[in-house]
Amino acid sequence: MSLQHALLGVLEARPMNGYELTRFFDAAPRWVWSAPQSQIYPTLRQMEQAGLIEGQKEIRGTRLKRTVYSITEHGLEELRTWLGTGHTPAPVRDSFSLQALFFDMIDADRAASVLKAYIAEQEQLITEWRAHREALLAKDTDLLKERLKNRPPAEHDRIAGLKANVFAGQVAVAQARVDWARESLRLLAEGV
Amino acid sequence: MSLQHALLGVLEARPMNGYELTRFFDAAPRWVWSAPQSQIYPTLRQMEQAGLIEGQKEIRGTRLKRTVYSITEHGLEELRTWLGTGHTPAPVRDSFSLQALFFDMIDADRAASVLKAYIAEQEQLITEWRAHREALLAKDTDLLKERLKNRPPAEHDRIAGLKANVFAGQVAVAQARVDWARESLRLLAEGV
DNA sequence: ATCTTCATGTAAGCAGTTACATGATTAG
DNA sequence: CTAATCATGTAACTGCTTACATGAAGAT
Repeated sequence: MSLQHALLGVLEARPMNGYELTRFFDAAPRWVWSAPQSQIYPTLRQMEQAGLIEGQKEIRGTRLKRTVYSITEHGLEELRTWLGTGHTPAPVRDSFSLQALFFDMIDADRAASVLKAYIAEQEQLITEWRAHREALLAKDTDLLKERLKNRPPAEHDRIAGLKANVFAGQVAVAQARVDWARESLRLLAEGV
Repeated sequence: MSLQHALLGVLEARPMNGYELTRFFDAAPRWVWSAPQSQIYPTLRQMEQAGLIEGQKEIRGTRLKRTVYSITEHGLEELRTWLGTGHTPAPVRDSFSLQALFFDMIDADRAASVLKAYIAEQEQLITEWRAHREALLAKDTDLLKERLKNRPPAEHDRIAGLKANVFAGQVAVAQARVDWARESLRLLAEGV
């Protein structure tokens, strides 16, 4: 269900076609939700059928060039309802922690190299999210600029602050993971 | 793929039947991986076909009573290989952060109530994981006791320490989420 | 000319969810 | 005698992954 709400949230900023949305959800500087191209196009058609979004077909000559989707009143309503509802938590399914749970079964140095790769990966995420947070605070992202056009200027700081705060949270969680992984490296080393 | 490795990791401690495994993966005091009953039985049969585990059928009279699965040499090998390998990180897909990203679209008090529910939920997890960590440190969980029977006593402290540490990590991450959520509540309130 | 970017699609398959179904054994 | 626990199964469906496929437009 969440991909639909993610798409609604993005389209609330401005209308986009499938290609733009694909780049956004597939992008290397990671967001909070990702989705492959093959999932986005069918989902957009589903959402149009459900009346959540509306597709504007652009024709060039005789051929379809692209379909630009915009959020409908119904879509906005659905998004706001979803945002205001507490949802049942996703079941715990943490494949890295699962791996770490059985590190006692392998050599300490092999476990250490897995942990180091994990640290590198989390630090990469931290870098990307931190940059995104800064950009949001400076109101310097494409999407936020578009979004603020439909909002009273008095609220701009608050909106940017709230969104930046989400990425501060992502950074904090990833940092907790890195700290834990470093502590684990120490534990593994002393046990040898 | 991870469910199979989770099952292998559990069965390495001692042989179990589908029902026991179901209770373990479905259990309220949450672990690091969960799975419903309907997924466990077919997966066990798949794994037996692949030679990762071996089912011992217990017959009572003419009827099948239960099938107790134990890990095979091949299963142990597969588990160790998986444990020693760095796996490509799962795509970022955080439905709560997605929700929080658009809190500016709804009333601050509705957003606050969603955050409060999130805090309660994370604190519940913290309680469960903290208890599990303590139990592991005290070598006082059913599974750990079984597992240690096949390990040299000199390593018992180290093994328990490593496993407990994983749950310390879960707690730390959940705590980071709670701290972030509390900070967000403050941000929402001051913006009004 | 050829390579990249723009733009959209399909199809097979796996993992996980929800729900239904059956029957034996054990405890109160 | 009845309810809870033990024990195993299936079937439909949704969400996501991997991979293949096509073609126009713009850049070098």
